[in-house]
Amino acid sequence: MNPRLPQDYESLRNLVLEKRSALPKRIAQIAAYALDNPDEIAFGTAASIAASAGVQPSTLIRFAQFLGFDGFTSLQSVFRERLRERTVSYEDRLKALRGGGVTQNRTILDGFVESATRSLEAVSRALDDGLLDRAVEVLARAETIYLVARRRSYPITSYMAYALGKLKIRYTLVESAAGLDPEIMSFATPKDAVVAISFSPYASQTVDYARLLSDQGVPVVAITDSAFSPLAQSAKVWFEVAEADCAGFRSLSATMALAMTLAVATAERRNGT
Amino acid sequence: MNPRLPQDYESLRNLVLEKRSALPKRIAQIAAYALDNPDEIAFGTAASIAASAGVQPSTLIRFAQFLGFDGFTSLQSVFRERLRERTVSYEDRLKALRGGGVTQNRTILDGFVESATRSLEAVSRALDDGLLDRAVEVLARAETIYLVARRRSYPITSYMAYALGKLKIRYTLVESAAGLDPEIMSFATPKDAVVAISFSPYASQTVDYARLLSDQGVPVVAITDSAFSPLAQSAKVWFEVAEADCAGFRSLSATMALAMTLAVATAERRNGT
DNA sequence: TGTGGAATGGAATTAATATTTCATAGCCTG
DNA sequence: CAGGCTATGAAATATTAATTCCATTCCACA
Repeated sequence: MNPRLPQDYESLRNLVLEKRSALPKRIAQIAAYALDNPDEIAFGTAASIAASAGVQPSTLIRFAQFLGFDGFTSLQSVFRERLRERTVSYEDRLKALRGGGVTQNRTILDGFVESATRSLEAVSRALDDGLLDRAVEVLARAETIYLVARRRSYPITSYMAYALGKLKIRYTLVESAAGLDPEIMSFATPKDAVVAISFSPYASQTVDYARLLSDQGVPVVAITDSAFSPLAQSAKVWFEVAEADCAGFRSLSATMALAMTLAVATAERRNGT
Repeated sequence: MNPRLPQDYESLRNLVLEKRSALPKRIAQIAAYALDNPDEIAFGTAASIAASAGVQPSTLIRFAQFLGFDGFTSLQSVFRERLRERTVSYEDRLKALRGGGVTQNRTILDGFVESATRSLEAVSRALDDGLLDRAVEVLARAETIYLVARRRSYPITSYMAYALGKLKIRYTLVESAAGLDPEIMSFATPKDAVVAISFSPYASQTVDYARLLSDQGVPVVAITDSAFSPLAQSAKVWFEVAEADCAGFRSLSATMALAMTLAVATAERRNGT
């Protein structure tokens, strides 16, 4: 038997990465698929894996042989071993975690993961369906959607902008650095709509812009963190999202999920699905 | 299909325990074996399992049919699912949340919440502590941190920029619309560091910039989604983050958590806490 | 102790899955 | 641009594994 033949997933992975540049196109395709979806390899059949990776079954066998295995079956067994062992190591990890054997950086990561998870749970539990429907209604009617947010909330609108573009929904991101925002907003009419996002301490610009647009008769959908938020006052529909925080930085996960929901739901609403 | 047919390992286990006393001798034997060695059932073949449990293959089939499955194969798939889903908890949570009678928009929201939760769980499980430590080490040493990302990944760097500013860590967001990026990057030296983020399909600019900076000797910390990502090649340290997607839009939650961890951990590292 | 019915073992059958083969397409090199 | 080589796709084949079937055994009850 070939002594270089990898017996465990880690060394197999390294072997693949090492040979990466020397792989033919289709083999590289299945290699990437394998490392990205190891569970699929462990359980699937040659045919099913090949289909979902978009190659022929024979390519899978060639991939295995390329690495020195004598066929798909023996390659697959490495992926299966990995799952068996993971059961153990995962439990070990948890044990270690309880024992306090974790690094400081890991603790920070876990903190962010936990606050994000908590926020997501909260938004899913607390969000009112009727509110969501009304907001989508407003956005679906709009000719152009104006996106207003600063500072912490800005990443949300920038991802919304990306999504709206993909969904072919016309939008304007109010973010000009050159002080031209007032002009841009002056184009907005009651036939458009605004998504304004701001959390305490409220960026004054966002609040001002939302009020300005609202006074122009443009309907505002706001996402904020409290009923007392100044944003709530100028909004036609507003959502209260409570984000947990970690190390002084609030998670954006829940707001992000809500924002993306608004984008996708608006698109679906328009397409009449 | 039989409605009592157990879909997951837990209910299958309960079903077996419940029927325990009514089982014929050989069936009982294989039942006990199955609950004691679930991994064997998941991976073995009917023949191999039968042999190590000391029964005939046909007994295995009878056991499966006794429980209402139509054959060994469908029984086995329950045992396989169990291994895939070390991430059971989030599904339970969501199942509990869905009380039925949900609107379409609510379904979209739940989809985003679910994919975000799944991504977070995956990153927490899969991320290697050593890798994290090394990345933080690199960033902590840097005089200026350059942030490079486009399109989908851009919101991540924009939140990182916000956080780094708050933490008083010097950074430069490479995002100039005026085509001045090359000049900005030419200021970077090996004493600085880069955080580059890109997911498939990789924005070519991000990849090019990362390579350019790496060639200048600036250490690159990359966040990407596959070992085959072109970003991985120019990176000194790189993270693989698998984000689940919903309606064609990938969650950013896991990447966001990791990015914030890098920011905060770097600050703590510098402050010597 | 004989008889009927369920349980079991083992081999035959059928289904599935992996592997091989071969024809063709793409690509580099002279 | 030709010739040879490698890579790829598709289908045929071989292998392996699941399922079925039938003969036999075991056990309860008369």
